[in-house]
Amino acid sequence: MSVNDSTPPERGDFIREIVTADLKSGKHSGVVTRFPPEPNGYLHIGHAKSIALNFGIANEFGGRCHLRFDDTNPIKEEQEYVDSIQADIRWLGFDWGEYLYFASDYFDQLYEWALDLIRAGKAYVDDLSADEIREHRGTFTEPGRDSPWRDRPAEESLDLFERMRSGEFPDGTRVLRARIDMASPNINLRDPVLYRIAHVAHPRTGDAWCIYPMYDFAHGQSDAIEGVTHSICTLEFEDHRPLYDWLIENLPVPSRPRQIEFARLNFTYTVLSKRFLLRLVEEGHVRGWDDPRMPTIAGLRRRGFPAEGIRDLVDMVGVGKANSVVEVEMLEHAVRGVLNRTALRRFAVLRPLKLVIENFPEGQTEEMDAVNNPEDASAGTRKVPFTRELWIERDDFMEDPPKKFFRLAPGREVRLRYAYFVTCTEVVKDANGEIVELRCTYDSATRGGDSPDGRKPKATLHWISADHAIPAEARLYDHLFGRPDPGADGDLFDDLSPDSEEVLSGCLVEPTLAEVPLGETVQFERLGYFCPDLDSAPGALVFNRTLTLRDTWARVQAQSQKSG
RNA sequence: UGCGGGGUCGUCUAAUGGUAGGACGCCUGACUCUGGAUCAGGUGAUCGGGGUUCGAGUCCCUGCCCCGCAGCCA
Repeated sequence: MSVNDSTPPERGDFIREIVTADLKSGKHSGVVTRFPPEPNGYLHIGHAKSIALNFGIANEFGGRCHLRFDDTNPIKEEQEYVDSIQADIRWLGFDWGEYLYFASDYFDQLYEWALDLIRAGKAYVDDLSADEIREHRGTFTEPGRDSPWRDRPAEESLDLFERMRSGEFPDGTRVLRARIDMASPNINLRDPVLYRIAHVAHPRTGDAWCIYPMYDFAHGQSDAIEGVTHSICTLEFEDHRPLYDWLIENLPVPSRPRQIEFARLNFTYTVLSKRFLLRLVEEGHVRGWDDPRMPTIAGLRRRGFPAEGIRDLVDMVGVGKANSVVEVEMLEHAVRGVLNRTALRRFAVLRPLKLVIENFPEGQTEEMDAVNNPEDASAGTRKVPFTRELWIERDDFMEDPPKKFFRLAPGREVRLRYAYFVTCTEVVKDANGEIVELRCTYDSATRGGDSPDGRKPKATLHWISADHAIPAEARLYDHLFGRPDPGADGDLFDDLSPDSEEVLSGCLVEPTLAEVPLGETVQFERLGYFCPDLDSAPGALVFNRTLTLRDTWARVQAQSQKSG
């Protein structure tokens, strides 16, 4: 495991307490966990919690964590997902080493065990249709009824099951069911289906099988085969635990794993549902599984979120059994924490406004020293060219500023970061009254950004030399949904935010920004964190906004708008 | 309605019968060549009702609310 080689915690969440107790009591001499994704979609931030938990626990206790694909339903599963899942886990910083498995690796063994169950009178082939089985299952308040085929001789079931396997029957005509208790208050124990017929090629086993085990018949046995000690899953499987245990007890499995359930991770302004995410992709609401607005690991990566921030978030929210919705701000806080420490600072102007320094010599270029990362001296400095004509941010000027606006305004002096103090002397407008240019003067005594007389402007602005600016596109991202609880009173699609992506062309960035490698996130000073997008190319730069900086001014504005 | 879970600041979480703590958010202030970062302070919670106990978020009884389960999905 590559992340955090640490010692077992004194006291952790309830799962780590169980593991600690099992080790102390001698029930287990080592820890084996597993992360068991179904390859029917991309991994999302919710999976990150399970991944960090399983790999984290194995790591802390000196055990191992298997990656096992739960590929028992070829109708929904694809190789593309097998590949993306592995890439995403690695990117998150975890490593399963040699322990890569597939539930389909165990199809032969599972089939043998099914035969054992039939011989022991604990399973039978049922000829009922899916509808009939549903009818016989009963309801929450009424017990189920036995299938007429429940008591057929084991030899007959054996024969039928073998013929199911050999492809003799069409899909849906027969199933193998466990014989447990049709009157059980736990519906999962009312003779659950163990095998179904599906004449579908499997991504790994091809045409070898036309019957496939259900989740319940595959999962626990796979755990047992691999020697998994603690099988950690989410709350909705709590009802399945009695069945999990029943199968372990009634089959000659080589070990006895224990299932432990925890509450999955959810966020405000977010939906983590594979089938919904699939629809977003298929219906073209987003740019793909890795759209920067998607809560998928691939999306967060493309958005510029560092893996470390995601791991930090998981540590922050903890592990429990109470359903919870974490405010997405906590994720953003974790990400900003990492980025603030690591991201290089750069200048970029998203909405340019021309600024001309009338008393600065034409044709002259000065090289200004700019700090790459004030949080990390080892990141060094760089030179940024300064000339008579500059671009500044439109938002940094107001002709008629309100009281709390500290930036540039007519007659006001501000600092151009790492350069000079400038004072606005004139506002140039076009025929429509639109501001097209600012005329300024500069104080040559303030070179580098400090005044010998101790003057302190209230604002410091970023800027780009017009002679050196490089054009770029910026894609500004915001929450995919316009409300914290999408779908709470209606269709999820109605809550999709029209402002989740804003594309800005005509942005101008400093020369060094032409060379940011894919996968690196930098800070555009005073604006936010940005990273080059997949679509970026030399001469056609595209940057994704990862997150804005915390913006006190925006808050002040919002407040005055509300009160005023 | 049967079964299985769960209810602690706005949100997430800790306290394992002994001062209800932390994180995020929010609000103040300090500092600042990013209205960033950082630092300091503040706001703010045990679902209700009974009981046991010197002492209850924790144990007991009772009520209420929330989530999951009736796929040949996982």
